[in-house]
Amino acid sequence: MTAFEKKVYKALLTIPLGEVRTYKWLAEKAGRPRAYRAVGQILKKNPWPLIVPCHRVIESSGKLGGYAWGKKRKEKLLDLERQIKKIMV
DNA sequence: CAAACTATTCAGC
DNA sequence: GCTGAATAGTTTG
Repeated sequence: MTAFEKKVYKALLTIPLGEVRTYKWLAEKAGRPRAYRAVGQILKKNPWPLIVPCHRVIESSGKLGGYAWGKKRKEKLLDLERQIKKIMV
């Protein structure tokens, strides 16, 4: 577990429910604005696939990006969170 | 320690 | 919109 990882996970956990952030955003929060790729790799190898909302991270282009379990799962999770948010309101 | 890998991003056309 | 190049950290040998 490296400091960068910690920062990335923390930043990830700060993302509001039903919201999505870009890899660059995470990299910036992690203190390495140009390490967006490293962030993605960490998320891929992250020890907690579900504990950390790694599915809330997308590309800066607005695309889903990638997901260790498959982009489909990611889409579903995001939609699910959207519904949860609705219920919360 | 060095090389390879990567769920990306930016600039140019 | 797509292609090519660049970046930065983790992981593996």
